[in-house]
Amino acid sequence: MAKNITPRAKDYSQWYVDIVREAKLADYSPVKGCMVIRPNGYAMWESIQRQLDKMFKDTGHVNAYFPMLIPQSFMEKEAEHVEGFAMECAVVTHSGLEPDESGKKLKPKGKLEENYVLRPTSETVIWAMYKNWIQSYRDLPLLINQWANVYRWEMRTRLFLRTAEFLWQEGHTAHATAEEAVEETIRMLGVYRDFAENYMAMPVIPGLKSEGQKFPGAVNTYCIEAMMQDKKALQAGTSHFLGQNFAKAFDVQFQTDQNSLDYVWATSWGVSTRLIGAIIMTHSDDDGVVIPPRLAQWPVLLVPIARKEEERASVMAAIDRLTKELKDKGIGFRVDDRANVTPGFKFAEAELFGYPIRIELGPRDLAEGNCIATLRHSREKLTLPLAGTAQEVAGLLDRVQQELFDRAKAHQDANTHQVNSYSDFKEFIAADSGFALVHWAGDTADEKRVQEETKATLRVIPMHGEPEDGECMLTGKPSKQRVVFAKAY
RNA sequence: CGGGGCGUAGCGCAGUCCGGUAGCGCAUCUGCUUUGGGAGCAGAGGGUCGUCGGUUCAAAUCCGGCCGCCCCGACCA
Repeated sequence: MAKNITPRAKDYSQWYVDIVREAKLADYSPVKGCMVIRPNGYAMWESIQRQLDKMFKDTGHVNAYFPMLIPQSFMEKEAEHVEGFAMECAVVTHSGLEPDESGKKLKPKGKLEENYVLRPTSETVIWAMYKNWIQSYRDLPLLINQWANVYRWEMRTRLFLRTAEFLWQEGHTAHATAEEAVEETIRMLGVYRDFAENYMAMPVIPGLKSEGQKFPGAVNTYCIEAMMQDKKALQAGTSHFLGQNFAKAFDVQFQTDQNSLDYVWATSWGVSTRLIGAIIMTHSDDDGVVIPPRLAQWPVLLVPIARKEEERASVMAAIDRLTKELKDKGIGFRVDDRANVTPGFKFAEAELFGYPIRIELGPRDLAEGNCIATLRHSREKLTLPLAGTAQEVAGLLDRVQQELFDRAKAHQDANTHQVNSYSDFKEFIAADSGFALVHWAGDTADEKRVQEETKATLRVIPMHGEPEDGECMLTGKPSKQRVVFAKAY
């Protein structure tokens, strides 16, 4: 139905690219691998930021900003960290430009004393600063977040899901004890889960990453893992317990309340503009984007319909009454009163852009004292009395939010299955059947083998999984709990 | 880095095999009529055909080099 959008069933990744382009969420930039986030996409990021920032503040964090340029030597200080990020670093080597031999083009001028890398993540700069800021247990905990851009020079990019530059937030906290740091790590994972499920309407599986999948430099990494419509997994957020690794690398010690000296315990956690990709791939359909009401810039789109001038005046008067009611209830809306496009076009565009509820109001409705509300996610059309419409709409928005979650949860549940042998597993993954719950006791090399043989990876060791004795599907070693394997983005 | 595809008007494409005045749809602009699921009619503007070179009377088209982008895979938030 929608123009220029490849149906999901035909080619899921082409559909994704089409949706992003057609809904004007993002555009390719002159720089390979980078994207321009257009207003429709950026509005989603602003909604995400607004809500998460509140949740971070509510859990005691404050915002700060650290520079994008990191001395190359900083990257060398933590062994695993270097290894993990070295290949993805963009390196700044010169300052200034000057004309080249031809006089028509430019070349870099002064070679820098020391190279800088564009931050792939900020642990190193931040811990270099924390060294100065932390002396005593009285300086702890230190709970700082930053909203920033980061650069990771990837071989292959996908709009929102993986780009050379992306926007994110990174929390970096310092604690006096391991227990406290672990508690923080898990608390922030909980914040992410709350946000994913209650705002993005996206069910997630919280849990632990395997040794092979954890963040470079972490003791362990927690994550929330979601299932997209094509049954592939998407890591939607991570929270790391960094132990004393960075404190040792940057020599950050503090005096304890026992007057001894100890290294500081650390966490870091982040979510990125990838969440926009997650929303698209969780809820959207062949006609456009579907945005959960709680993250929609404008949950309601009003479309006045009028043929003649005299109709127009009375319709607009009714629209004005309605918008005032919506405003009083704090419901965001936009009125599409463009005269040069037809209602049909507006309807199609509203679906493309993902307004959760569209309200049309014309002379016919006015005569009957009604308006027509259409829910984006289900296409359900409702006739609402003009008296008390806003109240009704508020309830509908809650309902939509809930239905989106339920629908996504049903999809996740329907495509999550227990698999007990490696041969069944291979078959399951080859058939793209979703999340496989398997017993696992393998090591990193075993994981690598599974990945090579099936393309599936260990996504998450669920925190709330049922304890169950079993045997590892690959090694036969005893296992106490099932883990999730799946193909992933 | 491998595999595939593409580069022609703002966007999507045809034209290339078989060389001969650069086309179509959408969008844009003007006018009139329209408005309840992507409006109609009439008119108008807009292109160094990615780039460099070769063949030819003549190149979007044939030949060669180069550049860029997208999709798929390996790597990864």
